Amino acid sequence: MENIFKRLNKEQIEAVKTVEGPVLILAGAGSGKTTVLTSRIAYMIREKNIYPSSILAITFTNKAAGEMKERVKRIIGEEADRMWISTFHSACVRILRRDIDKIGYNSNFAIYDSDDQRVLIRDCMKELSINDKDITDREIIGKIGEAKDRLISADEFKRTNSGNFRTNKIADVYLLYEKKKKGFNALDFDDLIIKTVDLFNKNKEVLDFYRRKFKYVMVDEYQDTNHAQYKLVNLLSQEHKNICVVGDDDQCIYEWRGADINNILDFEKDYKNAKVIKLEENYRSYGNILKAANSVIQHNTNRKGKALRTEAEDGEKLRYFRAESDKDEARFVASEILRLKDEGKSFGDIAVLYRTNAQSRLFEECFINSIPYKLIGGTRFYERREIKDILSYLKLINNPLDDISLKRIINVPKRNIGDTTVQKIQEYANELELSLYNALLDVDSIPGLSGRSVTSVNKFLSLINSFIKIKEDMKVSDLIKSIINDSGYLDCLQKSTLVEDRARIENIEELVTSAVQFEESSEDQSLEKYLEDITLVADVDKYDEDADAVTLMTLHSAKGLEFPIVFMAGMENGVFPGNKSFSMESEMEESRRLCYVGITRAKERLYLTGAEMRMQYGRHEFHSESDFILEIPKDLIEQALQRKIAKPVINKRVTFEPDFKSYLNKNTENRLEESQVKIGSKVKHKLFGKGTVITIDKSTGSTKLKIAFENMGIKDLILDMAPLELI
DNA sequence: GGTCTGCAGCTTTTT
DNA sequence: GCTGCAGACC
Repeated sequence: MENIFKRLNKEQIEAVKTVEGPVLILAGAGSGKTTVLTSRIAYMIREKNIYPSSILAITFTNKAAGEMKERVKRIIGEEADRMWISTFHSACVRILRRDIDKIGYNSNFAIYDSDDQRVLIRDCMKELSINDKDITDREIIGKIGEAKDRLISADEFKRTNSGNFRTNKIADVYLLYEKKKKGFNALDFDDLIIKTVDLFNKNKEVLDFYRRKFKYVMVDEYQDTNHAQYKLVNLLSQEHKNICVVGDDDQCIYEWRGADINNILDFEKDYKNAKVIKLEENYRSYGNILKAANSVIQHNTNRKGKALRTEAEDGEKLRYFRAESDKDEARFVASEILRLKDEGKSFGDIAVLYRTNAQSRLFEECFINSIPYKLIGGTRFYERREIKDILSYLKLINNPLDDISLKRIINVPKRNIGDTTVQKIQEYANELELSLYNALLDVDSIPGLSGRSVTSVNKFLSLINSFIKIKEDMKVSDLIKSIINDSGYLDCLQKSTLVEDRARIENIEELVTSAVQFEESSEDQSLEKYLEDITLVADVDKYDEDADAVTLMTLHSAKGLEFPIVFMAGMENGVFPGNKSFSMESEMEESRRLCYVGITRAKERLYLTGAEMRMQYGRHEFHSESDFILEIPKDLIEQALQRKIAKPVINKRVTFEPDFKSYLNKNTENRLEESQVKIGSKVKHKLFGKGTVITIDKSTGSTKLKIAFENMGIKDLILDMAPLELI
């Protein structure tokens, strides 16, 4: 323990030692926040003899939770397993699985992701005859989500909004949505928090149990909590008041999904005699990077006010490059990365950060043949169609009341149960207030169904029932295998001639692999737990820092991470900050905080790039230089990379090609010969994995291949450039 | 009941 | 420029 204190500064030690009473730790970026938190836990257990099981530590992502657990384990050993270190959502699921029956749900409730939510909302809209053209599902989901973040129930929403035609309609959808969801025994993401608060409010025994259990509560990233989460923490810590929150108001970047910056700004009002500790010493970045971060964030008015300082040297200046076009921007980044690699840096030290996922495409295209990269975000594995299909089978088997999952797969693969049939079953179910599954059991008495439909429905029903029967004594991976075989799903894909269906088969195999991994790593191997795990993981959670590849991700995903070298791309008004920021000051402030988060990710070197012209909506859009660039003092920015140097020939997009070629030439061993490739050849690409050649085009000087990759879709590649091998 | 086609909307950000 | 969806057609 003494060893630990040696490595901490005065404020950090104070934060570690203040165990009793409310504490607010304002931890600037890179101020050793995680070290403080883990040391604090170790101190509580080792020095203060606090039971690990009476500590609840909440983090923002599963990854952060896992990391914290690992670090605590390293200090205090296996005892750490008896603490709860988890995300809000996981902690709530755990509480709800135990006691949700007390508020009228079944403990095997399903968790709906945003996709399921959207489908259900649309169903509700249809039922209420709300035309998509009057109010979009997006708007409704947004408004309902906003209400839920603030713990406003459907009833209350209806009561307070009945005056306005539009919001009244939304209130009706909200009411119906909640009713249906309850009938399906399902909870959406927001419900996980809300129902836990609900349970605590309605059931004193349960609340008391957890109050007594969790004598010490810690919340990381407190600036990103919404009102519901605030309430939850508040309920838990009301009595003992041993609550320690850690956060940085300057890093609040989730206001758009309900994060309430006032939770952190008002902490001292909410908890009398709260101790406030500021950690302002930064151990991550060089001086110039910090100076830039500080000067940007100073333009915000609504903040607690603190300034990061460091004892590190100034380091290099920031490098700014304004490219002619978005493509040139990507080329510049690629050529710089290759240069850095030649200088001895490793790809794993580098991250490219951008505002929107759409921006990743150009970087990917540019990196394809020369730079290994890993992409975080975008369309996620578990959101792919075939994966969602199989998961819907699993969800239905786990919880037959889940109408949304049932509807998704009742005719997938095709089994002659069309929309009309489903419509009739739905009407019957609505009338008798049955779930669809229960309505199917009565299929013989549903009016208006043809004999053929009844036969098909019965066949489907016995298929599902056979799965329900075997689910208890089968491993999840085996259950998945049974589903894809017995349902005919796999057959259907195998018979298909479409290339993308072959990729689908691979993805399903990948799903089986993931289930096996789950079985190997999880203690609780139930289907329920598996479904829970995959619904609650984010992409960042799986991010592997050891791989030698450049990381591509959004600024949001980068929060909590650090890299020796960072590129912030798209530094243009209209992109970052986005157009909306110019009409709303609060948006501008949030963007600025995001910028601050981005800058402070960098340890040694920071590049800022932008483009004059960018393709958006298939149009050429022209953007001015980002206001955030102007907020950084000029003397911190290196001007060596001006356009004059970068752009020798107008309209010739080869500016950075030489660097590229020299790099590629060094890596041309094992290249495929033209004579080796035929249509239908199976090849392996360094990054894209396995694929099949579908066309060969020699009309332009070089040989162009169209290749269907099993997991990456169809790509156009140039034979001489692409790292391909025959398999 | 299944398949094809044209068009609208999309780009914030995610547990 | 791409995707997903509604409506028309088979």
